[in-house]
Amino acid sequence: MSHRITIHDIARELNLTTATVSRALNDHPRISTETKRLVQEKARQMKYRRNKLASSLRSGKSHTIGVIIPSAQMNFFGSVVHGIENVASNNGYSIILYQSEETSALEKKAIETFLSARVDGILASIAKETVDFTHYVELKKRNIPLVFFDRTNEDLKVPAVVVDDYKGAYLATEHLLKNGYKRIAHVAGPQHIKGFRDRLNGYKDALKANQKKAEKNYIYQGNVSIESGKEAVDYFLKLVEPPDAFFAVEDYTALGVIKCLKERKFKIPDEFGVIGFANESFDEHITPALSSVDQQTVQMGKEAFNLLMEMIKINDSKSTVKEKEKIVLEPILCYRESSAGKKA
Amino acid sequence: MSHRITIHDIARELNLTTATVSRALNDHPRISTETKRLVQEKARQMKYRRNKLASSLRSGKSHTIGVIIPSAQMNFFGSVVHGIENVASNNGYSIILYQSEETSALEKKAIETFLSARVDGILASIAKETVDFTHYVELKKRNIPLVFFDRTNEDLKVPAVVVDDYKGAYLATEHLLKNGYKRIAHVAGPQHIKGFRDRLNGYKDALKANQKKAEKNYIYQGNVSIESGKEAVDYFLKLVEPPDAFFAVEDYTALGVIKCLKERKFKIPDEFGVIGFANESFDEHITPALSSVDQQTVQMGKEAFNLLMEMIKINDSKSTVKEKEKIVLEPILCYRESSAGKKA
DNA sequence: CTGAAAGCGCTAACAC
DNA sequence: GTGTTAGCGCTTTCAG
Repeated sequence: MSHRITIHDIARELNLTTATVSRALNDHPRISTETKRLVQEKARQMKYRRNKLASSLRSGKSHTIGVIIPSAQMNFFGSVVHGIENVASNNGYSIILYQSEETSALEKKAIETFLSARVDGILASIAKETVDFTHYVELKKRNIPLVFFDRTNEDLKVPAVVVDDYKGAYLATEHLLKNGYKRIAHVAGPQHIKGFRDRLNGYKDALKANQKKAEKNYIYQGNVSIESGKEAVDYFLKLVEPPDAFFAVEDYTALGVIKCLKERKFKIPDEFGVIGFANESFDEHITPALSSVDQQTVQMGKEAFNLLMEMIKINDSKSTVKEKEKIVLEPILCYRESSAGKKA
Repeated sequence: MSHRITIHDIARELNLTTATVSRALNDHPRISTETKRLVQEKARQMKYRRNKLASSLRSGKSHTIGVIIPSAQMNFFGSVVHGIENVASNNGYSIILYQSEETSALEKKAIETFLSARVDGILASIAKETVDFTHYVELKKRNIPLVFFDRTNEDLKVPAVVVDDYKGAYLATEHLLKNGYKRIAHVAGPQHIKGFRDRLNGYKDALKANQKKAEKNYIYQGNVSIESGKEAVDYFLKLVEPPDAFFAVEDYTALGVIKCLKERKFKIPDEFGVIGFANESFDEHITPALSSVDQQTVQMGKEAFNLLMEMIKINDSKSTVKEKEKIVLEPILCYRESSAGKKA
C-alpha cells in the first residue's frame, strides 16, 4: 500500500517513457514485440495493476455497463442478471447493478449514477410503476446506448430483448387441446401490460385455429397472484358448462388454480388440465408438477448484453448502421404432469 | 453530448474558480451559504453531472464496492444481493457484481477487476471449489476492507456475517420432538463445510438435551440434493427401528425425502415428520408445505454492507479500533404442515 | 518504433 | 471564504 505501482515506475525501471509503456500494455500495433515482452514481463514482476479510473477518465470508455432490474430477489431477474454478468465478464466488462424496487424514483437515481460513472451503456427492465419515460428518453437524446429486456415500451423505439408471449400462449393452449381437453379457459393478467395482452391473444388465436372460439366467460381477469388463480376457479366452476382446462397467465396464478382444484378434491390432470407461464423453480416440485412455458431468462440476459455491445460499437465507429430493433426469444413449452390429458 | 458540462463551465458562468465550485458542490463547510446556493442552482440549471471517475481518481475514494457471489441464479444469493444493493444505494454506494460460478479462477479475476476499479471494499461469499485462499489473504495484506457472508473461512480471520447454523438445527430438531416425533433422523451434508457440520452438531445437542442420544445409524451422509434425500429415506426405512421424523440439512434434500415418502404412500405429517433448512420459495407451495429454517438472507446482505462500511471508516480514520469479527444472525423457525405432529 | 507534452475533470494543499 | 497551483494515472495527439 505504501506506494502503488504505476506506469511511471515501470517506465523508470526500463528507461522508457510512460507513453511507450502504456502502448505496450495495451498491445499497440506500432510497438516492437521485444518492448512489449519486456514491459509486460516487468509489469507482472512489479505486480502492476492498471488504474481503471485514470484510464477510463482519459479514454472516455469505462468498460462498465449499468443494469437496472426491479429486484434481485425475484428469481426471474436473478436469472437474467446471471446471463448478463456471464457474457459481460467474458467480454471484459463489469456491471453495476441497481434495483428499482418497481419505482420510477429509484430508476432515475440509478440512471443518474450510471451517467455519473460514465458507463458505456445501460440495460434495463422497466419498473411497474413507471408511466413517465422521460428519464429513458433523455438517454436516447444523449446518445447513451440503451437496451430493454423483458419489460419494454414499444413507443420509445428502444431496442429490446423479449420472449414471444403470444407464441408461448399459443403453444400452451394448443398443447392443452392436443392432450384432449375440450374447453380451455384463461386466467388473464392486467391488460395494460403488453406481455399479458399478447398472452391473451395467443390463447384466443390458438382456439380459433382449432375451430373453437374464445368465449368471453372463459376468460377471467386476474391480477397475477395465487389468490386470483383461486378466485378464477371459483368463478369458472359456477358456469353451466365449466371448462376442463386452465391456461394461467403465469405460474403463481396457476398455483392458485391447482390449490383450489385440490381443495375441492378434483383430480389433475384427470379431470382438469392446468398450464402456467414462467417455468418457476417450484413448478417441478409441486404435486402435480406444473406444466409451463419457459422464458429463457439466461439467454435473455446474454442477448441483451450482446445487443448492447453492438450498439456501443456502432456508436464508437460513428457509423450509421441501423441497429436491431428487437430480439424475440422462442418460448419453450415445458410439459409436465398437470396437463397430461384426461382419463377417458 | 457535443460538450459535457464540467465545473469549469459553472465556474466561468459564475465568475468563480473551479475549486470554489467543487467545494460548493460538496457542501464544504467553509463556503458561504449564498455561494453554495448559487452554484448548486447553476449546476442544476446547466444539467451538470459530476464525473465520478475524475472525482474518484483524485480523491482516492470510489464509493463503489465489489460483490462476489457464486451465482445470481441461486435464489439465496439473489436475495442477499437484494439486501446489499438496497443499503448500499441508500448510503451513496454503487455495487459491481461478479459471479464466481463456484470457481477460484473467476474469484481471482473478480478481485483483479475490483482492485483495478479501486473499489472501497469487497463483499464475498466463497466459491465451493476454493481451497487456496491466497487471493483473499492478499486483500488483507493490502488492507482492502473485506467481509465474507454466508460462505466463510474461520482461519482467515476475515469479518463475516453468517446465520447460526447450529442454533437453526437445534431449533428444528427440538421442534420435531415437541410435536411428538420420537425417533429423529438427520440427512446431513458434506462435513468439510462448516455450516453443515454445525447443523449436525445442533441436531445432536438438541437430542442430548432431550435425553436422547444421536444414534449413528440415524445419520445419513448426503450430498445436498433431491437425490440424496430419496436415498436417505431408502436407507432409513430398512432399519429395524426406522425413524419417524427427518431433519434434512437443506430444503432440496427435504424435498427428496418428501417425494420418496409420498411415492411409498406414507402420510406426512401423520406418519413421518419432515423439516428442512433454507426456507426456499417452493416450501410453502408443495404438499405438504415444508417446515424449514429461514436464514435471513436480506438481513444478511444488509448487515454485511454495514460491517464493510464500518471497516472502511476505520480504515479512513487510520484509527486502530478493533473491528467486529463476526455477526451471527438468528435463524427463524418456519412452522408448516410437514412437521405438524403424528396422528395418535 | 518511441518520445514529449498536454490534459481528461476533479480535489486538496497552501495561500491570503 | 475564495483563489492558486499542482497533480491523481493514464492515453493520445504530434513529432521525429
